[in-house]
Amino acid sequence: MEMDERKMRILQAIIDDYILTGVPVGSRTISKKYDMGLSSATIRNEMSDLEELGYLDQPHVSAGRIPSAKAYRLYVDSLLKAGKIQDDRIDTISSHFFGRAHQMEDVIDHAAKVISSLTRYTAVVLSPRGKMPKIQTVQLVPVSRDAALVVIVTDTGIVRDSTIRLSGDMDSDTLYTISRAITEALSGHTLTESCEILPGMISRMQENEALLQRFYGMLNDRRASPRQPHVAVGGTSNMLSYPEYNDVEKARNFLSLMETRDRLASIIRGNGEMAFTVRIGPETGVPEMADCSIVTATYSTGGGQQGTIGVIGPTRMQYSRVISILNMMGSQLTDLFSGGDDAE
Amino acid sequence: MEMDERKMRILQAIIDDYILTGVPVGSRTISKKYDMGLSSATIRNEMSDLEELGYLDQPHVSAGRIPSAKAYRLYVDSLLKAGKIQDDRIDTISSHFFGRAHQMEDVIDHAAKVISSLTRYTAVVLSPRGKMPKIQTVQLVPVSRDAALVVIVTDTGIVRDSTIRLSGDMDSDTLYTISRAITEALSGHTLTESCEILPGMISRMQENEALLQRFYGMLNDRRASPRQPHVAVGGTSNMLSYPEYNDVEKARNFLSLMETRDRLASIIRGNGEMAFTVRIGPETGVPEMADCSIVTATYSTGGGQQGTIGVIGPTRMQYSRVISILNMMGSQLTDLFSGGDDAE
DNA sequence: TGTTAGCACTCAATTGGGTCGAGTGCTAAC
DNA sequence: GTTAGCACTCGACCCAATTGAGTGCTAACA
Repeated sequence: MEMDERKMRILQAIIDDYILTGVPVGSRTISKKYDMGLSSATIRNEMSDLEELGYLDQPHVSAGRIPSAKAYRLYVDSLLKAGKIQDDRIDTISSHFFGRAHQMEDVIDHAAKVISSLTRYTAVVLSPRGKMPKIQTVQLVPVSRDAALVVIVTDTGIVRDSTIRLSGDMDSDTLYTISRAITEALSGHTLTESCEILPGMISRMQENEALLQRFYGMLNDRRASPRQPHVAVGGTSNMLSYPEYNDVEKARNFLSLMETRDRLASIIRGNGEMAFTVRIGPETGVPEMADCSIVTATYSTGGGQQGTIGVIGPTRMQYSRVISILNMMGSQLTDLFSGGDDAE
Repeated sequence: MEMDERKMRILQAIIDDYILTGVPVGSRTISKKYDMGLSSATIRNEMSDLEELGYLDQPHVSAGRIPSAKAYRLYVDSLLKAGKIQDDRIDTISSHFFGRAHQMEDVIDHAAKVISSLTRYTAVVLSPRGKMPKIQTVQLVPVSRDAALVVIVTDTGIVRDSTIRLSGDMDSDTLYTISRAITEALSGHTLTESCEILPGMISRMQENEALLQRFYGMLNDRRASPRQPHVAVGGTSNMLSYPEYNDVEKARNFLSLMETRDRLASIIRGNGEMAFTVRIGPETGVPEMADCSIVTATYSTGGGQQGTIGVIGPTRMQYSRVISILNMMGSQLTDLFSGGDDAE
């Protein structure tokens, strides 16, 4: 037995209906609501075939059928191939998004909120990461008599700062001179390279050894434990609107997964850094998400780093809508981060 | 009729039992489990009195009694007055907390996580705020050919940064000179004052008018819309463990409240900035939290700003435990933020 | 006068049977 | 190959009966 055009149409109708209603769909529903010109009995025969082929599941004998993960896979693939996905009027909604200049983390948080409210599912946004950033400028800014703020500007436009303690009295000018020297030495190098360069520099500049030593220590710390990426989550409560999560125990598991950010990040990030993925049910590889699907897209920054945006919803999610929203948002974020430098 | 010592003891037992089990407690339970040397009948009489006094509620006639908000209030007040609250071995647990230097926001996030896992309730931590910070140093750091990062160091040790666009070619030295001039002019002034000072300065320094104008614009933006405080939430999923939230609809409302951070912040912050508050049930003033209690404490930073930490749980929460954990965490955070400047 | 035992009463929760209805599979007719 | 018809299945829903925890009241007791 094989998949023919008619089976395909019927399967499509079943998936559509199930996405809409969330209850098992029967043969009568299909023959009536989606006028196929076939009686329920015929549909039944076809459904029976589709079940045998693994596209449908039956919760129990006297209930309708529900689409299997395999069916969703087929559905999504054909959606993607056919390029059926248009943007509706979504972009107009999102334009209000870019009002003011923000910190990157604010943008990410906001993006998660926007995506979740547009999709009515749970949204996850990961901050960019990728190749090692190269140092562009280093500057020490006096904070108090005995502490200075270290500002490191990298080519990805991302700025990291932390304070270090100063030993002797150092005025602003001295700090500036040292900053220039450090910048000169490290500019164009990655963090790791810098850690190799610095020791030589320290021995050359005896006067400021103590300060440089502290700076080196800080850099080394940073290298050893890079700041974990920011993970923004929005709309976790949306999941509870779906009957799939009427079971409190299930909901709790889901929520506590959403709370362990590092695990969540690795799930969303998946294996590769593919531009676009749809993982359905078991494909997620996460037992807690056996009846969830994850759709992800990526965005990139000017510096060539990549971030990920994702939507988590029930397997019967509105794939085409979600996919187009993620597409839209991905390109918006890419524009924002690589376009105007002052937006960062 | 009045509250006597015996009624008090019985009420205490009822509260303890209800906190433990979460189900209405009957007279037999009290007379058996907590040996008072009284029969259930006597307890019943007393309970009836306590109900009349407003300390107990009865869900329906043939069920046991549950403590009213008034009862919890009495309970908490006596707890606080008696100073019964010891720290158990909590501080040892928390010591692993301060491993490395963090950004403030990381510390806050982590604190929320630690509190929620210690209490098994939902924890909220608000970043400090308070009197207007005074500018200490302003420094422009070159980021690219046509953009600079503005670093403003304030006396609260909190650093804010955003980038501005440069007009002409400006090398690092020029930027430094300008920075010194700005610092000189603004040092010791608040943001608002600075916005009044700057126009005069701009007219005096014709050459860099464009840059200063942009700087002024940025400062003004900041003043008009101060960066909203960071709100960290931990353990939202914990709430679902309690039978009070077995109702999915209720749980969803709660969760979506946890997601609207600004509303949450104002709830937690309450009216005043009291060092310590316990709000029980209706006292929270939030309809969604009619059967929740909120316990908050504050911590302070060196700069005299105050932050808030809070725990949200069912009204039958383990008050004494929660209170001591918040006490402990509040002082730890105060130490951290006002002690070592390099931890910020 | 306060305490207790006993008893009737209440009412949510549970249990179990009965009905309903959506849905299937099969067969026979078209 | 398609359809109509029918028997059958099984979860969902409804309803009545039962159970049991708990109360309030009364009368007896110390």
